[in-house]
Amino acid sequence: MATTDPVLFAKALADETRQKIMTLCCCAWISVGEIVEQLQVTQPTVSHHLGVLREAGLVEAREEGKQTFYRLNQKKISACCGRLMVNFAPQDEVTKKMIIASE
Amino acid sequence: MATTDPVLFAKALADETRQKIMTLCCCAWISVGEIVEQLQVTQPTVSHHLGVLREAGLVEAREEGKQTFYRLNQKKISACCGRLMVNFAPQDEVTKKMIIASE
DNA sequence: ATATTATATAGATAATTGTCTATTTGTCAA
DNA sequence: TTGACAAATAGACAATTATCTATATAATAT
Repeated sequence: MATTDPVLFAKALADETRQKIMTLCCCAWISVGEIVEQLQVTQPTVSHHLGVLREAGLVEAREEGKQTFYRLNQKKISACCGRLMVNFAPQDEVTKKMIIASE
Repeated sequence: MATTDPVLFAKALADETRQKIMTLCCCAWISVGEIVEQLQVTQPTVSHHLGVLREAGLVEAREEGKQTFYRLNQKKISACCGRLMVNFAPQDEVTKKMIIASE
């Protein structure tokens, strides 16, 4: 799993609306319209945030007719978090165990 | 280990200069002056970034005479990354093993 | 064909933020 | 006490970004 650049990854996560969207599409495919329904922002704003998440490789998109469904790329997120731990918490016990777990 | 709010954590990481500073103070105490020497930014800029990292609880500070030394809080970073994994990659195998490792 | 629906894109605007210079605060040495 | 040094703070400015409205694009239904 190629990890996203750590700065790009952090930037993608650095917004409350975006993290809400991530929660909504964490474990299931969800359409843009369904995301809009659950948040207090307009459809173009949701599309913008999905674009940011897509650029960072954190979501996958699937088109179906008029709709586009998005789903969080959990493997990528796990890999990026792992890299942050290796970079910035290398001596931490949890990090060491995570490294072993991911080998 | 109380984790920082995930959005605040991501914002703290969402800057290249800040990640460079984090690398410099990852495994050792380092003074503000030493950080300035190694980066292409002014001393107030470094102080500003250290303030952001301090607000997020990602660095510890120790004053010694005229100087202030900073060190990355690896446990906190590991805990915040772990929380991101639980939030956004709950079904990933590495996440599951990390949860077990941190219990 | 035309209307309707879903999403993306363009462009504007306001808020946030990264950086700088100037200054203040605090510590140590002469 | 005065001067030098280290770091923090204040304030200005420019770049980035989050949001909106308006519009374009694409698919489906009538």
